[in-house]
Amino acid sequence: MKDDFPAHGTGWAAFGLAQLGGLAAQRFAERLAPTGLTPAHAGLLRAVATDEGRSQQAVASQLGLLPSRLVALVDELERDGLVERHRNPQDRRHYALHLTDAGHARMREIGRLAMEHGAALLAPLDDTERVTLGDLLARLATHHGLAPGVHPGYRTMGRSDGHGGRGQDAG
Amino acid sequence: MKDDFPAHGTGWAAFGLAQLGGLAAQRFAERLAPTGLTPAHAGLLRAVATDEGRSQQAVASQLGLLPSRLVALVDELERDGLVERHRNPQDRRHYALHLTDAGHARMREIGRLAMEHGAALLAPLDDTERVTLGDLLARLATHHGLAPGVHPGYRTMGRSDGHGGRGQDAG
DNA sequence: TATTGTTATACTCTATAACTATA
DNA sequence: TATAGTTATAGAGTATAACAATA
Repeated sequence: MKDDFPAHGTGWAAFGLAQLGGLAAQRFAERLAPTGLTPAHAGLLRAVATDEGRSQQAVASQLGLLPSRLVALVDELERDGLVERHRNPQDRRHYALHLTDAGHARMREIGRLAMEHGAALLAPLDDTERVTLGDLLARLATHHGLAPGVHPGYRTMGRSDGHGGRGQDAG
Repeated sequence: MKDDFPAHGTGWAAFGLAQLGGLAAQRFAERLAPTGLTPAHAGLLRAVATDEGRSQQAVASQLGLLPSRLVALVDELERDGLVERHRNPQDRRHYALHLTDAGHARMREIGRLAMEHGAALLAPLDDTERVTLGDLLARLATHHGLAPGVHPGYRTMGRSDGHGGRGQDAG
């Protein structure tokens, strides 16, 4: 038990955040699995629903993912009948992304799953504590410039550092 | 702005957790990058340091990663001169894992990086709020059975669900 | 020539399983 | 036969870049 890397102190909360965040992401993915969607699909679906009619590039830019990756995700959502591409007659290079009725229904379903997920994850906290946690997290998110509804896991465009892969995730 | 997927309510804190956790993991990986280590290396190094002399299987089991993956990680740490494999004379199938002096020094360096990381991540919170956040996170971690120092991202053995990949991570 | 979207390709990471050696 | 460790291989996931269509 050499204490080269103390588990307590300033560093702990940051690691706890990564730990719980990893758990939250994992559990949410599991809840989503039966729908045949990944968290990336859900995030994209939500981004489209939030502001329908945008181009693929606009959505890719918002979510911070590569155009080539977005194409694959949209292909899959379109194949499932949740999203449609409409050519823009003004500029035929653009596709306007829209949700189908089934897409909206799926969004409501995902909303339900997210609520159940949140309830299970935060089970040990009472209402006051949940508000406190939510407030602290919101302040951190704002400080670090995290856009609402955009998970850093979508990071794929404009790498700032110099390496492609990302190893595992812990921290 | 259809409100199919409301950003507020019970689900928000869970998503915020995933969001901040993703950011924390990402930022920590960036801080670690100059050392040539990934978060997985750091986690393994810490696991070895915490209880030296254990077998690879024991460590793999603790961290929840596949033996084949652990071999590669140990290979790399050994190549960097941070870890050594010592054959167990009692049962020559086992290797006992130990940190070298350089390994201990590297652990102290990682500890410093983790502290800087935590300070930067939690910058907008005062001391009281950091304690509050740390306490709430610790209670969640305990409730969900997260082992100290073990990131869920190491999950690779004994998948409970039926699918190999894991999509992106959001939640 | 610049931009949107797409396809092709390569690369990394992860998972499965076969293999060696010890017991 | 069972176990620790290793190697080999295949499969996802992701990134880079070349490409076609439109402007």
